[in-house]
Amino acid sequence: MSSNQKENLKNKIIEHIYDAILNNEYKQKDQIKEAHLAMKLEVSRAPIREALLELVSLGILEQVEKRGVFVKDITNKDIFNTYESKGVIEGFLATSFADNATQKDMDILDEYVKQMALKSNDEKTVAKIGFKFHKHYLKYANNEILLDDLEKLNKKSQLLFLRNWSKLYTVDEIQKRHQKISDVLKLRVKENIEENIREHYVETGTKIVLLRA
Amino acid sequence: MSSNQKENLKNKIIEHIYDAILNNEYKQKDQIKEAHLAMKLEVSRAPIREALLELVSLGILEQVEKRGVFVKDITNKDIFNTYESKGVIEGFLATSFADNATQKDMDILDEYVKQMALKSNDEKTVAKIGFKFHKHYLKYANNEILLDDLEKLNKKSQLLFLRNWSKLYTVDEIQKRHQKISDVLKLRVKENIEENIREHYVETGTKIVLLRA
DNA sequence: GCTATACAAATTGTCGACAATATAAAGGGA
DNA sequence: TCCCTTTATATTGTCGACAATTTGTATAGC
Repeated sequence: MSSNQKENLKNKIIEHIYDAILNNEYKQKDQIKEAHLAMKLEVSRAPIREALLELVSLGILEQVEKRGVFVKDITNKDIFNTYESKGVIEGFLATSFADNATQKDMDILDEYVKQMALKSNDEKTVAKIGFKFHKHYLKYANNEILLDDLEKLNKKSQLLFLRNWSKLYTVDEIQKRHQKISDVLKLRVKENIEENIREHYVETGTKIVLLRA
Repeated sequence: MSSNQKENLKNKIIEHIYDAILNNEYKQKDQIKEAHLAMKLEVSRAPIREALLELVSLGILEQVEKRGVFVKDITNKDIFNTYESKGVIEGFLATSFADNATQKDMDILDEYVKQMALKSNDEKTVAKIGFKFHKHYLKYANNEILLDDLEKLNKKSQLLFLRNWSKLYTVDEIQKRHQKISDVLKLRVKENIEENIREHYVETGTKIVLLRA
């Protein structure tokens, strides 16, 4: 994993903050103080500031002018909106699959769905397969802007997802959910594809919100 | 206009670069050199770097690690994708109007359409009314993430739009295009609203691409 | 004349320090 | 005791300088 980390401080710092949030070292609404972090990581404040700005633009942190950068307070609405957004963007991008997919593409998707059901899988493995699955039906997507937005949403939703992940779905449910997408992709009806993927994500967003209650 | 500019250097610098690109002082693929700009604006490189990073995240500039920041080379595909993205996101957000709009909301939209047709209007006035029109049917949109993405796309497309603007549509065409949206909004059928707004933007994107050829 | 290597110049990346501003603490009057 | 003002402290914003890296130029070898 550490191999593809780019050899500059900013990216290392971004990774550090990202992990720290995941590990609850920073809580919501906590201020991330530049000087403190700089001392801890033994770097100057310059690369810290750049890392913070990038995470602000990702929507993970929040900047208040002249006051500081804070860990974003994630509301239920945020969570729902994040998944709704993923559904809208990925739903649209996935329609390109209908025009371009080969039989082999279809087979690969089913193969992934099968792999998800293996009893020997642990959670992380299933997550990885799921990631590949989604990525595969986006292979013909031709809009880098939306692909980029989707990438940002993925990073963001990971922070939400990885916490509640194990409680969300059973292996069986996961498989069914993805089989459904695979099936609708095979029919190559764009409207249905888009609707289905939106539902797929809205369902997850709703469920995470309920889990928090 | 200069009143609501926030009183920090970063935002002023962002405005400056934005304008400079609009006025063709920077051409595509030009490198923006920090030291040079710092000298010209009589500030240090620190706020320059922050401004550049923000414009990179907006997709207006492009960063190459250890080499510099460049004015993004805008291809026809970029233009089309930008407008396609606007259509997808705004199209979805607009569907909330179907659920919540009052009769007065509908009237306001029609009023804007009427105003667009006034012979006394110059280009900028029509553009402003158009902006208000779109904003009004987004008033019930409830997804800040997508609204934020849309905002970024607007900033980006302005750079494309303002150049070719006068050649794009006649006043009559503009009015008809927006009347069509207003009409479909009145029917409150979400699928039609979404489809219509997507077409609205794809049409413009396609047209700008053709104008460049 | 062409390519490869070594050197010089320019540019970004990082640093530590100072300035401006906002938050917290202390003091003083009612 | 409470509220307002003043002072002190902490934090972000900005600066100029140095380090690391890349790009451009000149030179040597063939």
